Amino acid sequence: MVDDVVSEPLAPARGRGHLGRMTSSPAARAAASGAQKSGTSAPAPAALLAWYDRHRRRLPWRAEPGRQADPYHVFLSEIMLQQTTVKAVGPYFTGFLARWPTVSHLAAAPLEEVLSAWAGLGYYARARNLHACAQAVVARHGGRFPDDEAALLDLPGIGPYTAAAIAAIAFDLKASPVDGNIERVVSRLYRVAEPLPGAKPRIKALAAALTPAERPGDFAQAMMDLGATICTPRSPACSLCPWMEPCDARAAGDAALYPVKAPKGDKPKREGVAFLAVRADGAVLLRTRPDKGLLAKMTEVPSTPWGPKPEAPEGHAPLKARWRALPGAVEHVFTHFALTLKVLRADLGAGTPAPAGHRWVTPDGFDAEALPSVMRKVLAHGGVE
DNA sequence: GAGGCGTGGCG
DNA sequence: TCGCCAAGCCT
Repeated sequence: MVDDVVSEPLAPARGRGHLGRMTSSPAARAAASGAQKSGTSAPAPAALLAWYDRHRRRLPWRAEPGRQADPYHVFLSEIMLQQTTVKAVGPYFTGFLARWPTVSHLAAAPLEEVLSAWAGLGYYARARNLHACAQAVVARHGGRFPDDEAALLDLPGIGPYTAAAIAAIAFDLKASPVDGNIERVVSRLYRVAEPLPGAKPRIKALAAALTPAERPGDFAQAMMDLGATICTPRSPACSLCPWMEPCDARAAGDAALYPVKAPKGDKPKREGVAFLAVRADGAVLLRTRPDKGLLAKMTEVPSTPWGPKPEAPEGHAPLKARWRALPGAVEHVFTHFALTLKVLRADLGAGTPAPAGHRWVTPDGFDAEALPSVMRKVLAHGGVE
């Protein structure tokens, strides 16, 4: 029973929590409303599936209606879509599939090629795990993805969400993936007052209770499409929603307040100095970052360490040269800090050798490098590329 | 379990 | 302009 996982007392809530009273915090308001299932009925999977049959998005990794999706396509797209928009993933998905048409092809590829193909998409641990996962699928399962949620969960880079998504979408098993879309849909349906991330277990249980035995894969994708196109974060189009009737937040008129989230702290700033060495033939001095940590194994322009305070560049330059400060700086925001990078440039003779651990790369070789966006910015700032 | 881990777009 | 956000995972 769905109500088993909802702790708030049952109370009528129509007319309460109206947008007219917006003086308290979302958390306080949501808690004060204290109501559950003020919608007029239980959310029916059939209503959502009927909506999905008419309004489903056509996406490169999706099978035609009524057809089975290729597990490798589902896997590849799900990894790429982690914390990443559909639009950004599109060309990467197409490119990967063209270059590595099966999981066995991907497993056989050198990691460096996978990293350079992934460059620009972000969260590079995903690319390393993607590669490791492909190799594990070949080694453990003979090159076929297991049609079993627990076995999928055991693979590198596949967590609870992705295991459930592949099980449901590729194999039509009764599994309930919960991503940000589904968290939002469910938290509004039931007007979940507890803030994230604490509310995750409850939302997960609610989502599982909603999942039908028939067409669980379409149901999961329908939930995501609903969250992406109707039940959006800012201004949800409730009047177009197939679940308008049973939705508690719609009844209360405060859907945009959900999901409630715990307040987050300020983002710290870091600064550093990058050394852009340019040889007379146009080659730039690059190196590979360490195996672990931020941007692991990716290509970088040499720089001082990035710290809270600007560090003196002396002693960090990769080679002895006449370094000149370029005007301005490169700004880049990572997940957990904002970076300001000043750039020093030096122009060197064509025969200058690369110091140990470094290499000269001409601009026509940049595409073969695993250059993250922040480093592309540095190169562009220095007039290279 | 809280924090590390990218990037680009949008209101 | 800038904080928020997008199909999370790992440690």
